[in-house]
Amino acid sequence: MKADETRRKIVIAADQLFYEQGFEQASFADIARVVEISRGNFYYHFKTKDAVLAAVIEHRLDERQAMLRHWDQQEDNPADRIKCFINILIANQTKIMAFGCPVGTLCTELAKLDHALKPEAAGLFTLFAEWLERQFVELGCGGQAPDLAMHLLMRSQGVASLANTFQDAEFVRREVEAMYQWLDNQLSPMRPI
Amino acid sequence: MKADETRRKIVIAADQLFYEQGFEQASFADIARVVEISRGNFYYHFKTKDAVLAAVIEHRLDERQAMLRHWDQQEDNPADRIKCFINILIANQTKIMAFGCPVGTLCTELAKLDHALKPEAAGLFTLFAEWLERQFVELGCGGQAPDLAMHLLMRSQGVASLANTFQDAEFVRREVEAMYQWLDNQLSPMRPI
DNA sequence: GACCGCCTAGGGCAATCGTCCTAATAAATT
DNA sequence: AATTTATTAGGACGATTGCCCTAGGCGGTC
Repeated sequence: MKADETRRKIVIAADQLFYEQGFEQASFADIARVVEISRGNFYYHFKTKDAVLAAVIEHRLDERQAMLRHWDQQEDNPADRIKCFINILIANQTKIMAFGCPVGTLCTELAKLDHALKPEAAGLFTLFAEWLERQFVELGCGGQAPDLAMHLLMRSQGVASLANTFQDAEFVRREVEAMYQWLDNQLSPMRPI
Repeated sequence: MKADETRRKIVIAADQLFYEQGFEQASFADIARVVEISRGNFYYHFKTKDAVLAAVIEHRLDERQAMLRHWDQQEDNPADRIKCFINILIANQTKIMAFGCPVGTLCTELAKLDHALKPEAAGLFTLFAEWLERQFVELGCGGQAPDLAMHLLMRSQGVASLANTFQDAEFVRREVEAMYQWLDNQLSPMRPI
């Protein structure tokens, strides 16, 4: 099947363009140009732009799921796995400073568009939240695990947002360090009264 | 001058529409419809859409500056002033859950558009960052003040982003509480070793 | 070699975008 | 009352948008 291959190329190109330009800003013509197919051919593979978005979200879900599975296998300590998550901010620093967090910016845009696929995009966050929650449970944080997971997600979002605005690599480094510190504090809970 | 009044109405309408729909998504026609003027008349007041954006950013700067001055007068304790800032998340909760942070979402969008006015929009953040820094200096945090200011800004951005995605009021309440706690810890620095 | 079905190209649709122009009206000045 | 200036309305521009249609090429199977 040649169609599968072309479809895959479209999804990958759309994924990148949606990230770099935003969903609304990236046009059929843009994607078709990158994939080097005609706009007419495009319609054969995807009836509507929303269908492309749905495929992109699904593709992102697959990618993230694979990444989390990889971390699960590679690191046998839940704290180290959480550090993998925090380290995304360093690993993807360049892209984040240029375009923000792929998940956060998409959710924000879809919220403003009042788009039907906003819940699907939010599922990307849920994926991370639930995975983080599992790690905190394994760490013995029990009932606090969901809150801790959301807190960490929140911090990564905040750092990505300001990194994008100010292009300040030193700020990112500092906040990542603070997140490691915070994680250690959760691990051995001798907190200030 | 009637023109000033019309211009003001345009800026206010554009401010709201840029916030709720995004800059690119909100069109001249949308704004003109809200203000109840013709598109032709619109052009008399603003030559380009970028000129409208510049005026909106300036208007937002004025508003925020007035708000900060008000806090400076009303609260004589820098810690209480910082709490005013944190409390924005509660005061504007409904709008934030619907459309995100007005400043953060604008900066994110302009970054993706590679827009010439991105630095001006970032100035809105800088305004808050420098004001927060001054408060932390007054609190006696000295050289740490800039980092603490950015940290707080980062957290408010993260909370706004996730609040917008998940519409979870309880999460917002919890994180605001955690920010108050964090502020107290900075005040009396008996931190865990 | 004729056939059939998957895939592609290219043009055209109506709608909307930001922008621009001109003519008419309202306001101000003389 | 006459003239100038400030403000408005409305139409038209070229470009671009997502979407749709049709004709043709390419791959296999009888």
